[in-house]
Amino acid sequence: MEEPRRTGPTLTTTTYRRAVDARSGTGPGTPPNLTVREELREATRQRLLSAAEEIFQRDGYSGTTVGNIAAAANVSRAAFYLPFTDKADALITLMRANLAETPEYWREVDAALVSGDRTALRASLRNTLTWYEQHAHLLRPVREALAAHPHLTQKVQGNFARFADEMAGYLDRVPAQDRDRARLRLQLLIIQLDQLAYRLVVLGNTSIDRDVMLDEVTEIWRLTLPAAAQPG
Amino acid sequence: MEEPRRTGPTLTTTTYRRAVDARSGTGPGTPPNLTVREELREATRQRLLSAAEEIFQRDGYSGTTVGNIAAAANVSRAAFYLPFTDKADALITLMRANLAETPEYWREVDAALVSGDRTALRASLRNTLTWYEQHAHLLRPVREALAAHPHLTQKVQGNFARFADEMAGYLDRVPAQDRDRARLRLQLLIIQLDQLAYRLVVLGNTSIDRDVMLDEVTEIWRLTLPAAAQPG
Amino acid sequence: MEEPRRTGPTLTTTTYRRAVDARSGTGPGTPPNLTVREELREATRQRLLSAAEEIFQRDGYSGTTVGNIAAAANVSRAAFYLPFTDKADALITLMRANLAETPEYWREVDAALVSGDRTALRASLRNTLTWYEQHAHLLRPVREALAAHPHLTQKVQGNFARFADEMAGYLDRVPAQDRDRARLRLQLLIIQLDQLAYRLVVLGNTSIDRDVMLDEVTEIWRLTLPAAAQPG
Amino acid sequence: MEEPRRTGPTLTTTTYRRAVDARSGTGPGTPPNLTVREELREATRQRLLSAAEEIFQRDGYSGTTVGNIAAAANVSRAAFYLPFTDKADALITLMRANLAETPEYWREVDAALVSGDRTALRASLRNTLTWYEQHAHLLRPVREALAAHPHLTQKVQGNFARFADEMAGYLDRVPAQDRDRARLRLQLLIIQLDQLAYRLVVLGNTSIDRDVMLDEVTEIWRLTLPAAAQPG
DNA sequence: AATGAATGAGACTTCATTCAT
DNA sequence: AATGAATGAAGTCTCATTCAT
Repeated sequence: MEEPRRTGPTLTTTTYRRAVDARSGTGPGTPPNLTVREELREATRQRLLSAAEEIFQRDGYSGTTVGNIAAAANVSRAAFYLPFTDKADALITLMRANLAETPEYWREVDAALVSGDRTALRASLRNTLTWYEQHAHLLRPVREALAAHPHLTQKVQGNFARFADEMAGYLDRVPAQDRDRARLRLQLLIIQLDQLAYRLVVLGNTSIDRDVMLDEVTEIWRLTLPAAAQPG
Repeated sequence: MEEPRRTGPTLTTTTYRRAVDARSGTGPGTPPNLTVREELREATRQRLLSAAEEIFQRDGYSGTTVGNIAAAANVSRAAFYLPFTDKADALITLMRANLAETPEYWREVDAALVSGDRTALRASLRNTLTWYEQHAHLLRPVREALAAHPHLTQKVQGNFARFADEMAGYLDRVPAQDRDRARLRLQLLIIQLDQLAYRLVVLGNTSIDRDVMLDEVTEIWRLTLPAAAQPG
Repeated sequence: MEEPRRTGPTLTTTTYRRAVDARSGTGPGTPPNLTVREELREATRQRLLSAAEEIFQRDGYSGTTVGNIAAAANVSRAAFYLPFTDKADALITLMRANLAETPEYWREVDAALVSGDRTALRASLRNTLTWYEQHAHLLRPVREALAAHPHLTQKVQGNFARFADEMAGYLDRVPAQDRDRARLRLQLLIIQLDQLAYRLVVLGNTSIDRDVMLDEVTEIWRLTLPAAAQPG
Repeated sequence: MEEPRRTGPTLTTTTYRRAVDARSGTGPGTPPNLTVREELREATRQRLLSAAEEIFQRDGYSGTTVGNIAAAANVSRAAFYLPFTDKADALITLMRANLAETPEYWREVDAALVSGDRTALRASLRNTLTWYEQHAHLLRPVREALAAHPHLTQKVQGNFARFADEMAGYLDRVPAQDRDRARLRLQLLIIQLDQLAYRLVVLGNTSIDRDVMLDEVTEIWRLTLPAAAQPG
């Protein structure tokens, strides 16, 4: 049961924030040795997360073993279980740090929908692909983990359908009687975009011409979404 | 994940039974003990497949163990390895037997696109959901397995994007200059429909009203697909 | 757990006699189909024995599987269990057919001891090595089987110590008061010869010069065995 | 039969304990928890070795299963594979710890050959039997393992033929022109003695009177070995 | 007589996880 | 905080052996 070894793209070297920082900031009276311990613990946690990111990317979710992560982090297998409850916990932590926040480009999409500018819409939809490219290394194991453990879906805000609600600028400008329909269609279009991007970028489907496909996607958005009321 | 090494082709139940029945019906010269043997083996294989289907559904792909399948089939674990090479082989066999053939409803979709009848289109799209409902129990473990082992994708014909090519009736009637675009949009719509159905049916998302969503999907198809040339 | 593959020496093609021959000779009234069955059974038995001899020789006792024997004999694994109870039974049968009878050369040794002729003694002892060479392919698996299942020793007459008693010609001519001692020493010398031959021939120890060693063995026999009374 | 892949050398108990004791005694700077860990691991290893010794003795080599050893040692089967790579590794470890060193009595035999004292020779040869008695429980499975896997012979120094070279005291005193012959005869006599002892002690052949046999063996040694030059 | 199917046991391996230190 | 030892469960594979046909 081998996992295809992917050629390693650039690793994000994000530092995953923790409550620890807040705690160590409680005041100058904090015994320094405690802080040393905490820093040590945090450093280990960081090494484990970096290692996990690398191994998840390389071997996929089911192909990754706690032992591999620990080895890559140069700590014992048991040490893995101090900051994390299990393999899924580590991945969720990575997801939250990297995928949870609403990507910036949705605001651009929203703005483009408001303006009704076809070129702007296409450009902002194209940014979607860029975002997927940047996060492709995590998206694959994440999808795998979610397929294996559907209940994890709740723990990740990466529910793309929800992004429809973030198109507040556009939705507000849609006539009230069309608003529900607009929201539903947005959801459907986002689902579609997500799948397209996943297949194009993460699965690396090279048989599809991105630009052509992007044209069609843009056109579908324009043809199906109610127009926003223009000021004025 | 090894390629199954057995020489014997892994026949789907239906095909297999048919072959056996045909042979035993050729005449009195057929050695009956051969058929008895085959029936015995086939019965065990079927018990294993049924058990696998049940356990895969209940525990997911990674949560299923060969031991569990064998126990549910009331055979020894070693017996599992007679007709199947491993867990994945059993799932693939189930997939092929249940998911491989192009579902009937695509032809209805094609016909509805040809006729341009909105009601017929909606009805045929609704059948999609019915098909997902019937196969929901397999779709979840299959998706999990495919997420974990992408190379298995080649072994299953369930590449939904390919269904676009089966809409020959509709595509033939689209004006030549629109045909490529029509095919691309069909692919995108099918991806969308697949995802919607998966979330609605397999993941059991109850927060979405199916009928409303179906209306929107139908409308999106109508708004984005070029009209077929009507005869006469 | 690999077994070194020996380069195959010439296989004996002995036909292993059975009571079957006697039975089929009971008279002309014997229904011929019974005899056909018996001949069939016997033929299978022979094929199994030949195959067993080959596989035992090639793979050693523990390295041999019933499946390998059956495959080499072109019969099913189950068919092996018709004429034999298990792997050891097949080997014992081979042993009895090949190793059980007192080898001819012991009589020569006896005669040489009687005559007191050093050259004859050396020549007859050398024949020992020849005998080992001829049976080397069976001796190795047999020793292995005996090491693993000491109780099998009783089933094989190949108890070399017993050969001392076959030196009746010599022992009869030893003065009565020396006879017990002579028998003991013969046993010890035969044990020694057996081990030497096994190491030289079966294990293929090439670091020992056979002729030199044979000289020493001969000398030890002469130095330690009481002289036989020469006929006046 | 794989070569053990562990990096750590497989120390015999005695050696190992000694190393640990020495290290823990080097001073107060030694981290004590290391020793505790090592003792824990070593204790388990010892329990496994003891259990293996018992089971090997009781069931023979091929009759012994790793599961049986682990059960007798009250550890999990997986724990067996921490200090040992497989069944053979455990047996080899036992062999090395118990059978590898040249037994003390060979020096006595050497001395007796030098002195030419018949009583001393007999006594030292008798010690051979004592040594076999002490190690009989291991010798049987060891011989079985060696019979099945001849290549293991290299891993054990128990090549009895080599003992001839350890009779340096005697061989040095043999006239130069007789020395090669003396060495060859020693080899033959040792082979003989080994087989005798094995049959008497390990196989428990009770039909032979040990004292009488010992007399004959002693006599054979005296009759066939060239005398050592006596000083002065 | 001969067979294919099935069994059960064991080997060896890998893993996630726990626990005493 | 960190670790090594140990566990138990499962996986895959290979055998000897039995049994219904």
